Amino acid sequence: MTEMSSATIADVARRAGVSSATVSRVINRNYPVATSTRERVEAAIAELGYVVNAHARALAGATNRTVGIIINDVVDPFYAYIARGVEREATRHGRLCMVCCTEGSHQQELALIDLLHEQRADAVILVGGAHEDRAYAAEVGRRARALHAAGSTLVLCGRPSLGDDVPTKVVEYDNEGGAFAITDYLITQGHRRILFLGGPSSLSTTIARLAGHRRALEMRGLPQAKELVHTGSFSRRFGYDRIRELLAERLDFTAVFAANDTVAAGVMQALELAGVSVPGEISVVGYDDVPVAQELRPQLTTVRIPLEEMGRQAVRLALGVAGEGDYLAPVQTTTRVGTTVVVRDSVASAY
Amino acid sequence: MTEMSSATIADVARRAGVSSATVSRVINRNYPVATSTRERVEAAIAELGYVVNAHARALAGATNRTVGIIINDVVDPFYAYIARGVEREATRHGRLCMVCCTEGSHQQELALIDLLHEQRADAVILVGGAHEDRAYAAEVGRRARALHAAGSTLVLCGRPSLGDDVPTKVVEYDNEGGAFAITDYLITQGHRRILFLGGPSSLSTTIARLAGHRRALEMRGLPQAKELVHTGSFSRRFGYDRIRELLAERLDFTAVFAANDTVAAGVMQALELAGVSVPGEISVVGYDDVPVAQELRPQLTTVRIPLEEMGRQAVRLALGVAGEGDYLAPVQTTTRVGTTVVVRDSVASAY
DNA sequence: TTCTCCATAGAACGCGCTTACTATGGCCTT
DNA sequence: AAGGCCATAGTAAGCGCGTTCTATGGAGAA
Repeated sequence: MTEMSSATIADVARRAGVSSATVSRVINRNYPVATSTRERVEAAIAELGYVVNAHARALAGATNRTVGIIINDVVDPFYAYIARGVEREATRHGRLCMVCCTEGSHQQELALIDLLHEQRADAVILVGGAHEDRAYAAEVGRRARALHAAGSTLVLCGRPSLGDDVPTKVVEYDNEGGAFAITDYLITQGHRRILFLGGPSSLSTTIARLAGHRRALEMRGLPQAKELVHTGSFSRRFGYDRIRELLAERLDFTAVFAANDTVAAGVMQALELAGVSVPGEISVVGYDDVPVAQELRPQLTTVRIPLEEMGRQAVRLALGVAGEGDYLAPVQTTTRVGTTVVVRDSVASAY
Repeated sequence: MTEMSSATIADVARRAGVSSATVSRVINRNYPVATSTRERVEAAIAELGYVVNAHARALAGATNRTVGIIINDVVDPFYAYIARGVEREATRHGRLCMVCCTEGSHQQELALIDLLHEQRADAVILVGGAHEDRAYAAEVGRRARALHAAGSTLVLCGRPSLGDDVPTKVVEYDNEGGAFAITDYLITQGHRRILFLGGPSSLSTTIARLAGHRRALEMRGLPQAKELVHTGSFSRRFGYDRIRELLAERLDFTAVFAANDTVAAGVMQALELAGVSVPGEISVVGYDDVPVAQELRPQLTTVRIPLEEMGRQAVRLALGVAGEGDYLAPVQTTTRVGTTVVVRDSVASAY
């Protein structure tokens, strides 16, 4: 009774008394079909509950209309906002979006690139900073080439290029500049001993933020104290624990530059628990401007990254199309979005 | 020079000096192949950078190994956690996950179900409450049948069943029970005038939460004051604005039951601004237990929903497989997960 | 030695759709 | 009135892979 296999284009054709080619034309509207015929076909489609088979369609040549995005974790707002940008822009261009998570595993990441390649995605977007690792970079490069050879594109979103000989497109944001700016802001508020806290030390993101931080210090002629730099992870837990330790050690500092907002949240919680007032005694700044920055009390001064826009740019770049307000779409392989300091309530003058 | 079309199985076969059938067997390991032959084939695959074509594979019969999930917004933690569960469980079963967002549009939602059907997803998971709307429900039902006829499954996650004659599977959570429990908790703390705030009035989620709230009131013999129920939306803005209005009107209440944590965040902000102490003067509770609940000060007492687990259940149900610790996997069509009250610091005794 | 039986490998078909290329009327030109 | 042209519709060749059925050679059995 129940037909487990759905109707095919041939079934529709038979029912409408036409050839399968005609049905295809009715569906794709890419060839003239008499109105009466069209109506007959449409009726047959409705009666049979026919739904095109995207695989057969993709096989037969029409592009697959799919983009893939690979992130660490959907729940992390940093990635979620980028994913939203990708999803929206993909939809805007009639593409479906496949979201995959690596949970931070390189192995998984490489496997996912392959999987997306198998699916013949129009583009695969790799999001987030990369760890320094020659072998790993080589693997990514190999896949970028494979994708390229197949007519697809690997887009690096928020991580540095793999070199000019690797066919990728890149969406960058000004990591170093943002860190420079917010550090400078802290310095102009009179802070001299600024603690840099968090971020895996081998991650490109951390490296860039730390570089910007150091450049600001240097420019203002401030010393780069080793004991004031504590890389680690991007977790709240890290911020919380490390601050507690440092407080116990009675380390001298008047401000904390947390490597991201999540770490800053941990920092603020530890400070609150220790009875240290923010920004009265200690000033705190973060990076990313994810929602938690506005939930914290005091609200967090941080660096804003146009995350959603980065996601959108990534698919535009990959698809080679123009944005909504863009005048023209030069075929570019890299774009860079700016970062801005958002001043809120977590910094006070040190004077 | 550059080959824009990737290598096919035939290319590999030619290069390895075997037939395409043999290559297929090497790849799928489902048929004996002599070691020497296998090595030759594997070498050819590596040299050519060959990647299977998932479409051809799907067309040729092997299942597509893909599940789709339709949510409102990736950035909203409520959905993000469910999506994470779906993504993880799908990966665990070798499936790729396609995430689509509706931005709250019914139209878009229906279109996405169709799109996922076209992709021949093993399952389509529809997440979040549904608005009462006969025509819309009928449309969803039609698609559920189409999917079913094609051997796929529509899973309703966090919304009521469409009736026994519609072939869907359902993952519920105890919306009514959680609302009942937290209202009762408020009552046992001495609160008599509890404001119910937020949630679209025609949404199944709101309806269930309000029902649980009312049942608790009734059970304790408390009056159901009309002026204490203000449905609206699930936004922070709504919570903020409405509380400000109500405060201005000098409405009498000692506790607020926000329809979700986001609304509660708005409520707390408005209260803070008005100089009303929480929980000293007014107690506040929310629903969902998303991360913001722990960022608020005081930390929010709320109802916890095992969101990620719901996502996992949804794919298990759809795929008809057992969970990690499950003894057996009876072929069921509906599961229900419980909700629990999480007591934190936003409620004080009214005495 | 001859026949049988595995272990392998190949040939070929079909999955459902797109798309040249081909075929067929009817209507317009001259 | 005859030749053409245009609007439609049909035919059929793949797209890349899995799979069934068939073929082949060598080892073991008798």
